[in-house]
Amino acid sequence: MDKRYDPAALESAIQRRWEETGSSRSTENTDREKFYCLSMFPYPSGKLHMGHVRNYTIGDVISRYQRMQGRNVLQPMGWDAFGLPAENAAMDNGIPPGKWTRDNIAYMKQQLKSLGFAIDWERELATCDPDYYKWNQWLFLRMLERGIAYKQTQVVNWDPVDQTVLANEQVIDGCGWRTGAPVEKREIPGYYLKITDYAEELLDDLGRLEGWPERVRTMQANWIGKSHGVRLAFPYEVDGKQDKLWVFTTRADTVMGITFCAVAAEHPLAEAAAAKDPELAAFVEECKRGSVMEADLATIEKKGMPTGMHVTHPLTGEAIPVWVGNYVLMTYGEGAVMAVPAHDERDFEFAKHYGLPVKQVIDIPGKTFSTDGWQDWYADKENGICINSGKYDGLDYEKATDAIAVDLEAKGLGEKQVQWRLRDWGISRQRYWGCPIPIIHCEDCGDVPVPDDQLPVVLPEDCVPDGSGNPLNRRGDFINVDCPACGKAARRETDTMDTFVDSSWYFIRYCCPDNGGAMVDDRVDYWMPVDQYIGGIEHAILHLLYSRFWNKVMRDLGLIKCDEPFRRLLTQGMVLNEIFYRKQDNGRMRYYNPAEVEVRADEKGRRSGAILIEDGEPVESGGIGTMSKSKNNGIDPQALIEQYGADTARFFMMFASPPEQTLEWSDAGVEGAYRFLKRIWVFACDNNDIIRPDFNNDWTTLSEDHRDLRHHIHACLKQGNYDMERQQFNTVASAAMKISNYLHEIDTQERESAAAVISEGFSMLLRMLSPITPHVCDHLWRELGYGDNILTAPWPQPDENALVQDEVEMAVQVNGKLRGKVRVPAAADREEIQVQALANDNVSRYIEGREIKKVIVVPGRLVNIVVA
RNA sequence: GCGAAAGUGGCGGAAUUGGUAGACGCGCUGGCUUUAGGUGCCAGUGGGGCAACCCGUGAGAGUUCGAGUCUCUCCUUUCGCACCA
Repeated sequence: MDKRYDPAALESAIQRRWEETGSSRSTENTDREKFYCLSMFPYPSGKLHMGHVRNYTIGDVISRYQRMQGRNVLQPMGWDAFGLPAENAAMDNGIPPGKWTRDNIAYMKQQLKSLGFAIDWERELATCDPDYYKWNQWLFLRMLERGIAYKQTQVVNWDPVDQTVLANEQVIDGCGWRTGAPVEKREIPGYYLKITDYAEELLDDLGRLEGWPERVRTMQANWIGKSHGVRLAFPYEVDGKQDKLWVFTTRADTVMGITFCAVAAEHPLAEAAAAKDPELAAFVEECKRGSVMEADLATIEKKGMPTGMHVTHPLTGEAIPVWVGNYVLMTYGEGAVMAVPAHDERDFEFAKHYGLPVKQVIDIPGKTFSTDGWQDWYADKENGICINSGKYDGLDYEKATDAIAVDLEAKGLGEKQVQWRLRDWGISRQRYWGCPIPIIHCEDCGDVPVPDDQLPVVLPEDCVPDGSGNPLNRRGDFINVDCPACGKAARRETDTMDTFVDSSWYFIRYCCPDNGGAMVDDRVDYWMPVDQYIGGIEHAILHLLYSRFWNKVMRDLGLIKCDEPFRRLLTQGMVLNEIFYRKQDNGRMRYYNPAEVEVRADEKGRRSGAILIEDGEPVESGGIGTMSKSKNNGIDPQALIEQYGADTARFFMMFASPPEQTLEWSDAGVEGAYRFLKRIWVFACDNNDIIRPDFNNDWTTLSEDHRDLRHHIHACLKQGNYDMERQQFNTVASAAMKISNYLHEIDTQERESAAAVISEGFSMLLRMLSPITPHVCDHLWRELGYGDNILTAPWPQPDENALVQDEVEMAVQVNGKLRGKVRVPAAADREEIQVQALANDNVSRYIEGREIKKVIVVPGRLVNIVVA
């Protein structure tokens, strides 16, 4: 064996063999327990970044571990290949998006292969392939048939930079999720999916997703936003016509305290009033403009104006003034609210500001109500009791709500209602590089679905966008078609689908990517649901909610059986790196890549400064941040792989921090990982002569030292297995390093006599490490003669006999402070342990002359002697 | 503002769920090998003290024989959500 560890040569040779033997291929086998391990597929942006490497390493470690546990593992990969960056790249350099995308896929695929991931490439798919998006279109038509998809013209969020509509979920703080540009309101027709029909189930099933992080479930629950309340109406008369103002409230128990109502600027009542009042019209305009742009809405002052109109209180018959309020949202509830200043903080502020009356109708005995200032108990519905409320006096929140709902219903002016925050999902995008929506617009027949036998509607790939709208609008050969219903000349829809449609079911298609005749087949029932999904927390709402919805639709169409697509979810942390900069003369920051910077430390290892290698002058530290272009602190994975190899990259990623936490980049840490693998390699070479693959041994004849050694190795293995199960891979790596350290401690003269212990220990080490660093482990496993294939070798288990010790060391505390240690037989009883502990020299110094009040013995751990 | 999570050596992070704090690694210090640098190997490394000892998990209280871990208050950071009626 060559003592030089040469990862470049080693890894490419091993990868070639894996490929030749088809070691990562997965076939359905109902006799074996399946395990579907999925990592979120990448957008083919050009090259892999560190976040990808981390994501896919985590997935690969889990896949390989599960396989060694005997499960039939599926680990596929594909490409989220539609989307705007391709159009932008096309505009920059005149290459059609399709070519740009496929070139990127080819390069990134080769990068993934060089990292040694056990991916079944036979199942690879790209969402821009007609074979794939045909089924987007097909399912869309099925949804249309069932009314799950529908067309609607409504005010939508318009991203002025990307020139397209955005779904509600894609608007963050009033700005586009991708561009960050302030979103405008436009009225545009588009197709919507009725995700709201599934709101209840999407919310309820969160409770069953025990393998999901709590915070992701909370985020989804908040997004869906269910509230129980009462919908009630305020009758009014305008120009001799009877009408009703509807509002929604979660505090029906306070309706007797209503002193005014407020409506959104977009509310019909506001617009009607504005038509007669120029001042009000100006205010309404101001609200409309403001409502979209402002990110800090909550901090803005609550403003309002009276409409001059009055409505009738549904229970008391009082006249209630109606105001326009800038804090009322047209998009939630009814776009109008009843205001109870005494028991809602926002209404309270508003009423104080405009001098509107405040009427207390809820009381908590012992508390004093005052209109001078807001107190939190005013809004306490748990402990409040109705007062000043006529027949409802004395009732609590629940009883009052019930009684009031009954009375409202009797008058036809209200009922209990459940209100959702979730809105339907608008999927039309005025973009070229996406899946065409399969609709044909005919003057006579209206919007006609493309017949199934004409699917897929293929996107022409030779367009080059130039920034002036969707180029499909200028493609006569695409647009001009005959109406499928009447045969007359008609016009094809040019909007494409939101790319979140593509990613909502790709994991289902991985199960049967080659089926040209159907969206799904039996194989889907075998593999689904995904057992472990791994990806970034940034998809906590968008992608994960859409996928859950899509899954349920497919289930209701009888296409799949499972209720939920992802059993367990692991959200990996981001990859961070140091930021270095200098302030330039013009006041702008110039950022330097950490590779160009040398960090200085004092003789105790503390950071003392950093200099730019090029000129030796100091640079400022900007702390730690996610790797980004703007901060110039990214590290290219390609350079890392080329210099150290995939195993080192993988080991560092797993060792530096637990998968869910952020990971700080460290060149020294990478060096350390490389050093460790080299040590393993050299150890194998040095012990090649004494390692016996058939190490089965009579362990009872070992010397005491070797029995101790074996005990330690097996204890490390036990810890490693525990951590592997709970997916804390950094300590799995630690456990492997500890085993290595124990093996290295053996004297040269002892090697022969410890051969069996070494052989066993090293075989455990290799197997435990193999999910993380598969290349080096695969090679050494074979080279040392342990077996043909470590990939399918059984996961190592500690020997129970090795875990027990004849003697154990126990800590002895006096009044909770560590004062000594004693070695006692493992089988010793409490009394025996106590006697030994009290006899300890150091311990006796602390208890001498003092009364022993109590002795606590925790077997195998410690003794605590409590003295007066 | 609301909600969640987290604060442990010079650094990344352990601590099997109330039982010996600082595993493992990085860095640093000293030494050996090397023509030299790197690599490799050996020893040391929470702080204070010559020492026995004392102090130490953001701060302060509490429960307990015993608290990094549980409870309360406060501080800081990060991440969500944000006029939701």
